[in-house]
Amino acid sequence: MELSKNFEHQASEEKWYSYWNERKYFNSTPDEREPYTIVIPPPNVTGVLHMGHCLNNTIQDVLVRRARMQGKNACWVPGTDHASIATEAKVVQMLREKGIQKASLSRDEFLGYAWEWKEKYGGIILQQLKKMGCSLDWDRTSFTMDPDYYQSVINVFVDLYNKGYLYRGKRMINWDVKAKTALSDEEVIRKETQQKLYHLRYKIDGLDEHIIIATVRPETIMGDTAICVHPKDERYAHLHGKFAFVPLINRRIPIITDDYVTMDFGTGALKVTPAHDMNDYQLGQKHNLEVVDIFNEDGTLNADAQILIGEDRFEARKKIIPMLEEAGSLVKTEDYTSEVGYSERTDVVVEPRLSLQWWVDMKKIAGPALDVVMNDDVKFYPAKFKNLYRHWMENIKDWCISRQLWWGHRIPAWYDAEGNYVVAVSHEEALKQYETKFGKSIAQLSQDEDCLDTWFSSWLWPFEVFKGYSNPGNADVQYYYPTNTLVTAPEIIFFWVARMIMAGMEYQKEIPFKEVYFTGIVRDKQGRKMSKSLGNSPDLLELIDKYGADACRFGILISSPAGNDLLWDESSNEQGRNFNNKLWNALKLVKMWEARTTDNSQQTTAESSFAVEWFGNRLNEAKAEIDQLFKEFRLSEALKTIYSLIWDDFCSWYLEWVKPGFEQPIDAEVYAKTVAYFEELMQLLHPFMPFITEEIYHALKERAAGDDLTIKQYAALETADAAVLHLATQLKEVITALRDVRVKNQIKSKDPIKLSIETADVDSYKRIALILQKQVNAESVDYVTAAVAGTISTVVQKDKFYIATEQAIDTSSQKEQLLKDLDYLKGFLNSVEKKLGNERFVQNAKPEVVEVERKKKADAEAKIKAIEESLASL
RNA sequence: GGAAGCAUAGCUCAGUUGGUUCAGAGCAUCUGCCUUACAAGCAGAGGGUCCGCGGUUCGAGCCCGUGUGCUUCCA
Repeated sequence: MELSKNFEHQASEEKWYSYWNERKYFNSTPDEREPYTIVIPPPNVTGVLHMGHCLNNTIQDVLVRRARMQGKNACWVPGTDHASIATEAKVVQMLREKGIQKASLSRDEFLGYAWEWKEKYGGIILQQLKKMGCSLDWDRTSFTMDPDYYQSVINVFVDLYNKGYLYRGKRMINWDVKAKTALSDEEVIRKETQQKLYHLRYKIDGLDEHIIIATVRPETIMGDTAICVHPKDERYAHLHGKFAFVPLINRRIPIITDDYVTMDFGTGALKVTPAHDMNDYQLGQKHNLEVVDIFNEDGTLNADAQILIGEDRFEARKKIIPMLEEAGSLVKTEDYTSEVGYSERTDVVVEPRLSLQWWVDMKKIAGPALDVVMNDDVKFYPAKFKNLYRHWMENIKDWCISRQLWWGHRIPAWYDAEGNYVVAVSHEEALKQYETKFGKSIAQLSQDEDCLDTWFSSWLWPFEVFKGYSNPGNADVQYYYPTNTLVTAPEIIFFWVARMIMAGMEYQKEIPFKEVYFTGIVRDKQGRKMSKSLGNSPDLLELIDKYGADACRFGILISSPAGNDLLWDESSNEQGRNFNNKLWNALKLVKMWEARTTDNSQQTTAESSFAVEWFGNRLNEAKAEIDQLFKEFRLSEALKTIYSLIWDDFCSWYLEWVKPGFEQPIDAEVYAKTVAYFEELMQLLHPFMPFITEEIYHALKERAAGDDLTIKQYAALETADAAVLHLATQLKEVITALRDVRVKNQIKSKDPIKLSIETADVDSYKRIALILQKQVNAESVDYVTAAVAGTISTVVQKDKFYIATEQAIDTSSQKEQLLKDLDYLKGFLNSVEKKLGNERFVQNAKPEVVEVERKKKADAEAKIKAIEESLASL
């Protein structure tokens, strides 16, 4: 087979992904093996792949592929969530393009369009995951609005209501005036915003005096129901208990005191608008203030405002300033910057608003979810996130689950004309309950118009993808649940992790996953979070096209330290592509030897036997390291270890050591070993870079049907021979030192040298001499017991090397180097001797530590002796 | 205003109960090489007051205190 110059990733990716899929390698059904399960954190159905997904899903694929190769029954469940707000926004936009107003449609008509949109455009992201090589069980693809799933969400709502965990309450919420929906705190983005601080004068009742307040929202003064000052503020002490008049509308409001007020901010006097500010609302509750709501749900002013009725809130702000000025109420205006909340979805300024919503009483359900994390039943990687989790759980706030949207799970609450309600899974059931509850029958109840927060469905994900709630105790859920690992971003810790644990404990009486691995956040080179609005997020599909999926997977993982944010740069993909190239060239080299194997090449056997012995041991050593790194979720380090094992140990050392001379044959056994090592390396690398490794695996040898790397099982770990590893390290050190001598003395690599070695351990050198000779291009190697005159000398560890060459010798550079080494060693020896001379050290330190120091001393002395002798012979 | 995290080479980061030659890796840089697998490469090299200060200890990059700087989360 003729190999192409470079690895051709496009063709390979298409070929292997469909090959694996056709053979159902990614599909899982329960059997007697140990399961390894990951449920994908369901991406938004409107989503497209970005770098965050790339990181997150590469990690999941690495874990799943490795588990599959370790003999576990690996199952990775794909799917999407319905993303109420985002999807509804997309559908509304699509309708607008068609010239259709959402308001002109019935709920059913709208949902018809929404499903049409979902079928056509939704879930693109799942197709994109295939491009990345993700080994998901596609037969298990789930969606949070699948019929069974939908019903489960409704049933859970009814169940929680019946348990008394839900309530309906008027509460201050974040209101999106554009989407006309409530937002959770997490959906509000705070941004530094340039504003103006207006100082306004309020007339005091019964005194010829004013009080001046400072506000950034002058359009809300019509909702003012008090002015608040600090009780210890001397400036206002005489006004306690008095009343003031709101400018323009002359409402009479009390002046109250509360130490909530910051005395040195603004004027120290705060206008209190309970209907339109979170803190004011709490203040209002505490002081029993009237609540005057002056806004409609779209952010325009209503009749209670008395003036500027029908104006938008920001228009009203512009218009009220001249009115206040004219009334003599505006004292001054100053620039002011503060954080303002914006809707994550529509980017409009969030309006605090009082609204009747459904809530989950989190204190009733959260308890067990804190314990299982704190006692490590659910292990967090990195563990530092336990703190964050505990803090949030201990200060948990109730969860507003209503959304004023149509796309989603419609709240199963049913109302009569007076607003009496029952909660039931169906209209029919609701009518029955109504009769029982209110003692009268009714023909018609109307269902709540709102739907549920998307998270209220995705918190069931870890078990409901196996129908663990809709079909309790079925074979799948028994086998796969609890799942093994959840891989997610730390910003999701409250949305998913905490609530999934709560739902798991509530409905399966078991944790949903044993481990949670938090990835970092992908940032650009300048440390900015990647986002659509900044435009600093690269198009992943283009990157895959350009560099290949393997290179992209490599690029994102190599720059991803465990649990820390990563500054991603396209150059890391280049490193991945270069690595592909390296692998491909190694393949080309090995394939070149294939036709030239021979059974009786004594030369290559003798030369290569140490190389073959060493690499087998090196492989065992590395496998143990990699195993440990995986246990600690240090995937980036594991990849680095494999990268260096392949590039440095295999390509730079091993292949060079066993490489036959130009057009020379290679021993068949050495060749077979080399292919076997190459295979093992591909197997180690496969979870990270599945395509090229499968390609090379098949290119190395003809394979029987079903002999594919994706499902090839890892061999058991074997221990490495430390003595062999040590000798190889010594060999590498000597080769490097001698090459350095060549560079420093400008001896061309083509020019042969004669090498003499002065060592106490000739036997060891005899094992590696042939390799050494080849690697430093020495025409002869011999062993001496004294300095050889007229040579260049160098010292490695305790051994001395004499290099004879045709060339004239300039001893100055080697002298310089030897003196430098000597200087360092003497300093080192000095510090060791000082330590050993310190009685307290010898008494207090552990005996083995003292012993190590003694050995250091002896080693240093031996080296110093060798260098001094070398210097003397110059 | 409350809380947490981070600070090690030009850049991004490792450094696992304080003790092997501990001051490391990758990338970048410099020097020399088109050596029949690979210039997307090979060989070699240079580069750091481990943020400042103080403490604990025989011994601190690591532990404690403090200052400074940066980041994030929550008000």
